Amino acid sequence: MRDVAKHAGVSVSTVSHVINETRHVSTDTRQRVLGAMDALNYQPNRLARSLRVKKTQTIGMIVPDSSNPFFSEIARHIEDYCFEQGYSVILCNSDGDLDKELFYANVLVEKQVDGILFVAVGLSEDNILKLNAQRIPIMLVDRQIPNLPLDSVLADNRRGGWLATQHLIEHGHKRIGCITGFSDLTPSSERVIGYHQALEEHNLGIDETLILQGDFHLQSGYDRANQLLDMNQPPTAIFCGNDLMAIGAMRAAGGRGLRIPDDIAIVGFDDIPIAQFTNPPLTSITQPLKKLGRLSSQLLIERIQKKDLDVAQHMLEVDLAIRQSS
Amino acid sequence: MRDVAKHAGVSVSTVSHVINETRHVSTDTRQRVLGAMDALNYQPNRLARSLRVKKTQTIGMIVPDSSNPFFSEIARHIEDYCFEQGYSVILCNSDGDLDKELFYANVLVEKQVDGILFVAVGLSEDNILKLNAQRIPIMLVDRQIPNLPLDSVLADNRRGGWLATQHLIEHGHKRIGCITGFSDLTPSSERVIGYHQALEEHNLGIDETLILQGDFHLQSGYDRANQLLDMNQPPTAIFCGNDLMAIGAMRAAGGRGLRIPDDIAIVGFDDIPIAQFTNPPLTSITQPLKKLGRLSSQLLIERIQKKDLDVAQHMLEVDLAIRQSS
DNA sequence: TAAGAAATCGATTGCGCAATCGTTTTCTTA
DNA sequence: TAAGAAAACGATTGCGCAATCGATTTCTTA
Repeated sequence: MRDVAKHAGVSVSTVSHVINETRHVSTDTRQRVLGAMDALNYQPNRLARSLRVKKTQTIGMIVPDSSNPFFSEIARHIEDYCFEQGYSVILCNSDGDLDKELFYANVLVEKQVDGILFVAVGLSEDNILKLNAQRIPIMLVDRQIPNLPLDSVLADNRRGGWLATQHLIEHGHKRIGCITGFSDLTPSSERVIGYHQALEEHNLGIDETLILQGDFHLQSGYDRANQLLDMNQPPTAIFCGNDLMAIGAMRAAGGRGLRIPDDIAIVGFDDIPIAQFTNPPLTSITQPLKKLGRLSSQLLIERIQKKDLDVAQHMLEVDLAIRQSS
Repeated sequence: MRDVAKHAGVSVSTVSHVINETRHVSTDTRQRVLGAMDALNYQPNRLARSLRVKKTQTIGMIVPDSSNPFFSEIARHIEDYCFEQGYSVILCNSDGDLDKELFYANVLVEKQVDGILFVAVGLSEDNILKLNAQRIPIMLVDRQIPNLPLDSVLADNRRGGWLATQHLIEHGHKRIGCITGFSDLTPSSERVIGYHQALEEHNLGIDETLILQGDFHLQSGYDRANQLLDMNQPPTAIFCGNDLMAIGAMRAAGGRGLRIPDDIAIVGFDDIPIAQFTNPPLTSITQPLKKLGRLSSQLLIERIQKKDLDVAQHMLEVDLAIRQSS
């Protein structure tokens, strides 16, 4: 910058003002400065700028696994919105590991990010509150912490579980298996609660042996479905905690020569893009992934820019996308 | 840091040395400093540190679309390795848009990232060389620029195309459709070249009407496959430029009541995780995605740390994973 | 015990920039 | 044409830190 100033015969101040358009500069000098910048191939150092203005135009995003289509879809929309707003995003994968989540959060804070998006993290309330106390804007995505003064955006998972199960019941299914995700994650447990509710409303007893825990990955859907189908009295339908496990389950059925939905109906959750293209196409619960990603980053950025905003918890509606797997 | 120093009754220098373990400090003072850091809840400011040491421990990663399983898988492995090495990664989605790629590259440079990973970017040689001239370490992933002094890691796409086509020929197919990706991307065009070569080696003429261009997404696989199957003399097998399009193609076949592989054989490319769980499981060309991600980030970080390294282009082997779709 | 060696610590500078508090020049208008 | 208003620019400081150069204190050992 000093070089540019010298080359243009002005002060550093003026160069700064030309760059940031922060006060009027005569056309003549501005041209000279711009010319010097060009001639010297000057690249502003945003690091120094950030140190000075205490803003990095960077946000951190912690997700369990960015290679999981559900998260990668959300992450994509988040990145999109941030780009539009002039923010960069630092990607952090936690694998659901609490230590890793905490470690990442600290790195982000030390790197002076302007805000952090926690997507489905399991961090304890204590830790989250500690972070919040650092006065760094925080946004919880797909995670619920009741009665806490924190912004959050999540989908109505309970209703999703209910919708899926209700749908299967309406089609005459009475023994409905359920492959859950990790029970300590609210979205996952909420889906199971919805499943319970629907069964109870129809006076169908809950058979605990029909509820198996998976890990949201393809393989576990495959394995758990095989377990269910190996039972003496196998279920006639399976509600899976997410689409990935549902796809695994469909393969398990396919591998046994079972026909979907005639022999076994399958319903997923998330409605990831691929759900429309499985054989047969997968009935699933549509989460507004785009809205989830965009709204959360939008709210975070708003909070960054205007500090005095009311805390709000946003619950997004889910929907049942009926396809041929049920 | 000044506060910590004051609280511990030492100089800022000593605090710095305690933090970075950059020179010996007596156990007593170290304890006092650590105590002060704890008492004051001190968080080092990595921004200031970076400004001083001219290293940000951050790398930029530009990918076309991080919600595409192929890229998200690579990106995940990149992030993993970088985490292990103490680097953060800034995620950039270019959508294959050259302007966006260039814009992102500039932002990354201004943010003083220590290096940039270009995953399948289409940036002109000029632009890439210009960036390289800025003395910022660059790594090309899944992109080839022959005769240029740049590090790169990519898979043997041509051989992959050959393997897939050869496999279909061996199974007696003579009319083999091909759904390509964008022809201006080397990985895509190389795959088609492999397809050509295999056909020629077996003296099977090349019917240009059997070669359709897609865009690497599910929908285009579905659409192009339907086009092929609508032909008077439809192909008996389809080689798809990537798994996503292959899954779209499988759905197109399924939608018509065609049986895979009896009525139509399908082969994909990439071997994304889901390929093992389609119905039937998808034959595909395995790219060493993990190796691709890890090796590229490893090499980049090595280049960052030791500047005098020979430039190298790494070509990774691909493999044919035979499953039931062919 | 003296004097050099080793251990331990501090004052200060500058990384590249934005912004505060100025100064100087040019324009108005009576 | 003088004097105030407005326009245009500059010197300097400090953001938080690492690192250089240096000072002081505490061992050693003959």
